[in-house]
Amino acid sequence: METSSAERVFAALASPVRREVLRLLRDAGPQPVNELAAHFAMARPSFSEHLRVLREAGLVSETRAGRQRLYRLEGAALYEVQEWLNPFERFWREKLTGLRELLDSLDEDES
Amino acid sequence: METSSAERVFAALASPVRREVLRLLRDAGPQPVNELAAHFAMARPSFSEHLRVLREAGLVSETRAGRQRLYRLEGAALYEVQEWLNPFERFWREKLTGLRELLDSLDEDES
DNA sequence: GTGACAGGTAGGGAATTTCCTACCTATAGT
DNA sequence: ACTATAGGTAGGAAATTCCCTACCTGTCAC
Repeated sequence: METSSAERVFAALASPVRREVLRLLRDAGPQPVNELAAHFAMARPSFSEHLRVLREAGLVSETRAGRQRLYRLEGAALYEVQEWLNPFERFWREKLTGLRELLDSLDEDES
Repeated sequence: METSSAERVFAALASPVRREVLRLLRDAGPQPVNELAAHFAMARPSFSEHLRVLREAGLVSETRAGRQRLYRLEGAALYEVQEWLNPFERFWREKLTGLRELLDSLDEDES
């Protein structure tokens, strides 16, 4: 189903190639495979495999248009990462603002 | 070339075991290896390996205390994930309000 | 139809991951 | 010093990943 398990999403994001594909789709919008693949020095079948992983994670979707297939970024799957990350937020906030501000925020801004 | 920091972080997060370790450290605070390992049905050396991956990604740090080693969550590394994720935020916002925006744009097209 | 193009699938090999058992190191308590 | 405990390292098997070449499918143009 399209209920992309967080498991597959995190596994998909482990590859720099696949993260770069997501960035390209984010910055340049939906594109056919050819255009995406031009940025990578690997054989097309290898690239196809990366697209499959991204698709099965729900991170991208494909739309057939003639003999091209447009790939587009699907934000919902990335939102799962954001949701996983949210409960950790206070830990980098501690790091970035230091212990004193942490103690302050615990007094007034605990959420 | 040495593996970049974000690269190791994403690779570390690909394992459900390692994500669970981070959750445990987040919810129960710094703990010795024994206490963490109790939650996983695997041999200790295997678990040690997971800790090594987390350590090399900068996601946890260890403090020696007697013959125990306290592992603690390091938020700074997770912040790298948040920074990577931030530019994608508008894509899941679009998704969450997608239906309304779709209907709105259809109205504009037909007017 | 034939040919060219877009992009996928099949199968395989090298590298990596993940788990294991066996062994080593360091510290605490006696 | 001796023993038990905490936790790591060494080395290896099985599974997975990532890339390759070769081939197949579907669409467009002629």
